[in-house]
Amino acid sequence: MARLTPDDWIRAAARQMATGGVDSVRVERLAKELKVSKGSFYWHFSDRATLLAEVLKVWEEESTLAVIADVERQDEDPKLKLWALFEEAFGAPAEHDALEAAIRTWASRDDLVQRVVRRVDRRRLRFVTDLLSASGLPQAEALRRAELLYCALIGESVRRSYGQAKLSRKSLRSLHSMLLMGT
Amino acid sequence: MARLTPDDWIRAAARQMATGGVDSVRVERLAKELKVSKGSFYWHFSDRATLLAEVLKVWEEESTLAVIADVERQDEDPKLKLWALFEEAFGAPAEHDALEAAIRTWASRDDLVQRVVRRVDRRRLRFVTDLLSASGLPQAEALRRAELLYCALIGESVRRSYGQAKLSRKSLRSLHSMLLMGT
DNA sequence: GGATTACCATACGGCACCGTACTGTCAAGC
DNA sequence: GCTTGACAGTACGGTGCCGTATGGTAATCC
Repeated sequence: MARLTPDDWIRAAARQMATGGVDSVRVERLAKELKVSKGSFYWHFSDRATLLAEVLKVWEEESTLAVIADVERQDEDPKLKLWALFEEAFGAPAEHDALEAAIRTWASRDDLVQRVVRRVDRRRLRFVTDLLSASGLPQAEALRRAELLYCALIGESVRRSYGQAKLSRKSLRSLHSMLLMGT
Repeated sequence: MARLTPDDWIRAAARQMATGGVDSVRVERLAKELKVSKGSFYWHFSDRATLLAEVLKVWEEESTLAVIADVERQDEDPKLKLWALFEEAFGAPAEHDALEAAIRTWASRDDLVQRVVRRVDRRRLRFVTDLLSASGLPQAEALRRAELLYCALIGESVRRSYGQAKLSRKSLRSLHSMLLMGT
């Protein structure tokens, strides 16, 4: 019988959270899924809340950095970087999107989660703002457009979560040129 | 003791759904909230699922029509109508937004709900597309930009649901002119 | 005023879940 | 080989919820 690590529980919880929301992550269910009794769970974690906190922590650490690093490694031209961000962000795997969506609705009901999500938002927003201002937009306008882009990203991810088709490449190009209007 | 109507239950359920999500609307809880026993509930409804279905139905009927009617009653100029839509949609009361958010995440886990939400989306999208094409955009581009606007709307509403500040008026004006770029 | 109807209360069986207490099991280290 | 520690199993009490069954009450109709 393979032993489990805390990480196995965290990953399973994240998966469950992505498909069913926070409320659906139940320790007895996860135990059954991992073919183990919940006695094991309470060895690794003090309670359900700590498991959820761990999921959140891992998400905060991994969700943003990956994308930013990927984009940074791209071209020099900020406008092309912005395009790379589009492809990365608007083309994210459904599973990843679903987890984000679940965490956001979780955030609307839990102040601690809210703080984390806002921190993540700030970091990403800053990144996009810098990209836009490096493209030649004045700082204030760059921030405004970054906010709009970020809203669109969230909205798109929500739409996909209930089975809506991805935005077309043409739509993305439209958005790209609109955001860079005037540069 | 005032008797209750099915509508009282539906409204209470919608309120609960807005603040806690579908999973949090429990009949015993609602009963306690309405200061009534659940014997009453099962008089009016056959089960919990039908209550939820009623909430969805009411939402579908009321959510879209109100906004569209309001905007239609405005100016003649489609560009001004678009602006009116902005003020209406981006300035919606938090409670209304929260219900939509809850329904959207519900839709990601229930095919029937998904169908309803998509129907609503189509209707709204069509309205916005018509506004944009009446403003002088070619049909295809109008549709693309309408999609982008709609994503931004959803994203904004999600962000507000976890306490993010509204988009500034300047941001909205920025968006307005970007969407009408080239007309 | 007796019966009917509309609505609500009470009580119950059953399930899924939380968290705890206690009992195994198996490998590593001595 | 015995101990120990890391992990897993079993069993339990308690809670919150669903849906049902059955009984109560107040207004309404004849």
